[in-house]
Amino acid sequence: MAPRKKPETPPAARTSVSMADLARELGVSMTTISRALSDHYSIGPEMKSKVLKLAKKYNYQPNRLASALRKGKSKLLGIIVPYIEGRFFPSVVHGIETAASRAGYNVIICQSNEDAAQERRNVEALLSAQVAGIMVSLSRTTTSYQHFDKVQSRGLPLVFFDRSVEGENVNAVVLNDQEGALISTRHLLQQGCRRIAHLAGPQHLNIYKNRRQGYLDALREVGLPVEEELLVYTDMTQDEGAAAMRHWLALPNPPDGIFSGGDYCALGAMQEAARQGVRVPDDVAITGFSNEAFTVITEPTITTIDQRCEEMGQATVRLLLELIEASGTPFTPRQIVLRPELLIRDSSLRDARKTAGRRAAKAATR
Amino acid sequence: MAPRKKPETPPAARTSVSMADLARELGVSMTTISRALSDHYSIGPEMKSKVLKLAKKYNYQPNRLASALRKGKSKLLGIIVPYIEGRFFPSVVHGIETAASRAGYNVIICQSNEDAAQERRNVEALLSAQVAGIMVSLSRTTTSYQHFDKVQSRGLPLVFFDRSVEGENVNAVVLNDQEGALISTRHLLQQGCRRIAHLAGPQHLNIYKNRRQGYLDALREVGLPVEEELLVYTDMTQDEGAAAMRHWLALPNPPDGIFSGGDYCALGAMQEAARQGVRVPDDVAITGFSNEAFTVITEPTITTIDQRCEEMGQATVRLLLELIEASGTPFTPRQIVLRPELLIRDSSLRDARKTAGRRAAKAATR
DNA sequence: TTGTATGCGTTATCAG
DNA sequence: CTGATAACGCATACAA
Repeated sequence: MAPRKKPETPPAARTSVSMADLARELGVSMTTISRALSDHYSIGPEMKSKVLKLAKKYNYQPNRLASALRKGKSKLLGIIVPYIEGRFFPSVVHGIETAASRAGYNVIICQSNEDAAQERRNVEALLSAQVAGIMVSLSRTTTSYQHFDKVQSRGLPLVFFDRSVEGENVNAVVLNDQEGALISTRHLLQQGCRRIAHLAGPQHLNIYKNRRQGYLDALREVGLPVEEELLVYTDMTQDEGAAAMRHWLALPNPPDGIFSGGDYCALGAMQEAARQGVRVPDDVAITGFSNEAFTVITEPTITTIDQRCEEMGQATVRLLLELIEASGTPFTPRQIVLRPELLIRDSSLRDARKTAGRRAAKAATR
Repeated sequence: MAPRKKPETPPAARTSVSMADLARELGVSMTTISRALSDHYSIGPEMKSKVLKLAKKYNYQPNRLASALRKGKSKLLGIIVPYIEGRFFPSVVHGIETAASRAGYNVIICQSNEDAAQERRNVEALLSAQVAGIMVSLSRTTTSYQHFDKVQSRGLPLVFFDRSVEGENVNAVVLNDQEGALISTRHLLQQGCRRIAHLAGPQHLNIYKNRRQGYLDALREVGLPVEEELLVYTDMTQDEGAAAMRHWLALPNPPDGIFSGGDYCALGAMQEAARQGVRVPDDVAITGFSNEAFTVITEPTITTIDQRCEEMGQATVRLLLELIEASGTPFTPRQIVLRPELLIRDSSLRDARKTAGRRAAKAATR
């Protein structure tokens, strides 16, 4: 194209205002504008205020694309989760977005749908979008990690949360499931339970394996034997919880406490107990895991383990930002392990006084 | 700076590979590379495959920032929601992300925290990020809409979902709350209820106003009178539902059906009925609104209205993409009204046969 | 069919 | 304290 004069469109007609427009208007150079807007020390106060006023007048919005392109650093973070549904992931994403936004970053969110191939595409999309860092909770079907090596080799900060790859070589934020199971089972022991059953989940998933281990640890601590008939393996559904309860209640010596690896399963057990006229917590105390929303609306309310979703999100962002700032300098990977919180409610509390007043459920908002 | 030769860093050491690198390697121009990668017709097949192979070898990822800057059109969409929690918004966001990703877009998600000022900042951040379009569900505290005018005047496509500004002048996707209330109340009538009460929500919120109106419509249809004692105004909490139920059960002539504007409130009423030995649905049938997750795990399960969260997300993206493609050409704003779905469950079904087999609750996944 | 040159909006470098 | 200018990586109008 033959070099012609700039189009000279008047600002009013343009869709957006650039620094060049402001510079022309004020009769100064773009450099001055750029510096004034980023509060550079070399610009005089009166010039600064003039520029700022004009920027406001014309409703100037910096083009972060251009800035990022020039600086090689964007203000975007990427998140990859299996899906945005249920209680857990939305809460973590909530925590992430809140923390990121406070630090001046925006987040791009991707779903892998538990599909490794999709996850790989997500990574490429985020690389393409030139994000400053990536946070991932692995898909269930991910077995190869080359797409993440690619991220690392580009020097892009990467933090796993909740579902992480094993090992000391990655940055990760996870919950201590084993400890959660431990304190939950300890609590049952403290309530006087001596025959404690466990609703276990699929043992090929780490979270359920660890929860079972915590349960075993607690029994060992007080020298109680592990009775096979008190250990039932399920897929953590409500129905399987009920079925397990039927099995246990038919035993000559039924359990007086149940630690479930999940809330839905605990609920099923509790409902079955009610159907059979078995009192909870007096005849059998029950605890769940995950702090699902429904655990506060059942009668009795269900004792459970909170997974610190929001803290997980915050910690993930904090770690990622640290990596971004330390960019270039060597950084030994870090794993942050969050401590689960036992929420004691009525389903396990044999004390005379129950938890003080049922918490008013939030209004159904939308 | 005196114009010097390019640094000539070998590709291997660079953090990312650019078209220029590929061009140098193949001894062709960037134009050729660019065209080959975007499958331009003017490039020969053998050249194309050569370029593609090299791109794969060097793991070339296009820089979408640069592309967007050049073309003035990014592949990013912005979402603004009050928060990412509960059932509704995560589900809609899920639908949005899925549809957007299918169309080759990524989404940036922002939370307003029900704060108008924050919402305004969200808009500016998205403008700055040069998104191709914006989807918004309004914050509760938003009363001025200038920040959205700004979006429109920039020619940026804008679609509201669920919580929209009134009027024919905006693009919006909403649920027909009034119809939902109507079919729910009709269903109660069909079950033989003749004294139907309503748990109403705050009437300054459109959704609750419309639900109340649908309830009134249904009564009018069959010539039933509106009895003031059967209309209770609440904030839609569980406790208020229980309180209302106490009030109604103390009446000389209690209602035989209840349409609640929200699931939590319906739950409270149902639990109070159980405490007082009143049978649901036989003595009093109950329906809720929103299809909260817990409505399938209570006993009895709760009849409710599904808000089509995912469809709402999909429809929102479809409309937005239409606007983006029609960019420039005049486009008369459109409002899409989704039809709510009545989910008939045990709390309202007086038929001999109940809903076939309780649906197995999903495992607590994370 | 391929190459050359230019600009998108911003910032960094250098020179005043 | 301020200005001129060259990039960042890509896409296109135009020339060949």
